[in-house]
Amino acid sequence: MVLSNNDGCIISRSDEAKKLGVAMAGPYFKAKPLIEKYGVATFSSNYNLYGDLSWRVMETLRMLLPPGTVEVYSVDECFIDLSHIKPDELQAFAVYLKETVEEWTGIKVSIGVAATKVLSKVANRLSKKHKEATQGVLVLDTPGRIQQALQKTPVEDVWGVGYQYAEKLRRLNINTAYDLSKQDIVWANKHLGGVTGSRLIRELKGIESIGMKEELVNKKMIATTRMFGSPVTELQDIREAIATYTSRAAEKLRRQYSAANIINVFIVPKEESHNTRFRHGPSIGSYVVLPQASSATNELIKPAVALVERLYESGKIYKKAGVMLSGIVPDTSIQGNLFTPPAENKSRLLMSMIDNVNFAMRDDVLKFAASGTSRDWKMRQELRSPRYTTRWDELFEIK
DNA sequence: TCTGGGGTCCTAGGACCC
DNA sequence: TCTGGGGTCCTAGGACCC
Repeated sequence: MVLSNNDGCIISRSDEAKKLGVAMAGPYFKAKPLIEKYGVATFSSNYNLYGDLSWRVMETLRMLLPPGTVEVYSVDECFIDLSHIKPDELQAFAVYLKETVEEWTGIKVSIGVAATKVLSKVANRLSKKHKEATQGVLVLDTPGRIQQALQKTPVEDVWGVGYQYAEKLRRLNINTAYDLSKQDIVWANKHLGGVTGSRLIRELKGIESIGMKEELVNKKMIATTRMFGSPVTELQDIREAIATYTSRAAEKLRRQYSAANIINVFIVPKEESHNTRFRHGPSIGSYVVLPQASSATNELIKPAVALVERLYESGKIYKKAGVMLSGIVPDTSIQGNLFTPPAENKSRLLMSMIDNVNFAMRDDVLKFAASGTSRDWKMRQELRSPRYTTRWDELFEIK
């Protein structure tokens, strides 16, 4: 089982853990008795390791497919455009992809093939659920197979149907993906949030409405937010946390050669009364519009820290804070530097040096003093597995 | 007594995803 | 005692324009 940041929630379970009844996205501490009783192996999340293995899998697929046909959707999922494969060869080709990925990376994948993204997600879910019967590959290529698959899919398991819509659909006696696919577009426009809902219905009917996305589209918003490892009361600690998160967000910004116009800072006080159902307390936030778009950490830290000083109230206990950058534009300072005197390029040069050193040496070797050194507020990560594939000193050992 | 119509742009917030 | 983080897209409604 894998835990979320701060060892808070359960975010991934093996089949065995599922069978024991460990709840998805449930709090770790509640499942602890069960976990200890059955000796379930539990790990803090390890983004270095997952990121590297994810890259290996995606790179394998990119090597096996024409350029531009692999859309990475998340760390463990991608969409592949298979329009270059003849319909009667889809099954064999999907099996070939699956076997090659497994052979080259050791990672098992499941594959669903269909006419639209939503239907391929339906297929993928069933291929994973019935591994023995499908061998991890399911192609929905006839009306009969599609109908059967839709009938076996509860409506809340359809991609794009979340908690709210599921409740509503159940009330309307729409219980399976098949029931939903029978609704018309006008109905979807009215009951399922307009454009999004009608797209979903069309996709279920096999009409492509959610296209493949270009890879490497720049982010429109960049956020770094964290729970504190333990509650924080001191302004100094919160300032350091905000400076650290700003540095991280600015790094992400520079990685896509962008600059931000707007910086948003928020802090979340601990909830007074803990009622039956968990929820965050309201977050206290504010933003500033910068006089000029920037990607320089020092230029972003200053307004961010000023903001949090305004938001902070002494005597309150805080459990989370975050920084969000938006109003994102291409970083013109990169182009402009040809014509500006070296002095004005100083912070840009400084930033790329810091990025290079931190990339080579890891773990924030170079950072701004505002980020502090003690980091009492740092998140918990007590059960992290070694970063086998990205750190020499954590290499897998065989005795 | 009677007070239009048709736009644009922006923001907040809701819904969803993994 | 202890409940994640980082995104996207869309809509409603307010402010403003002529």
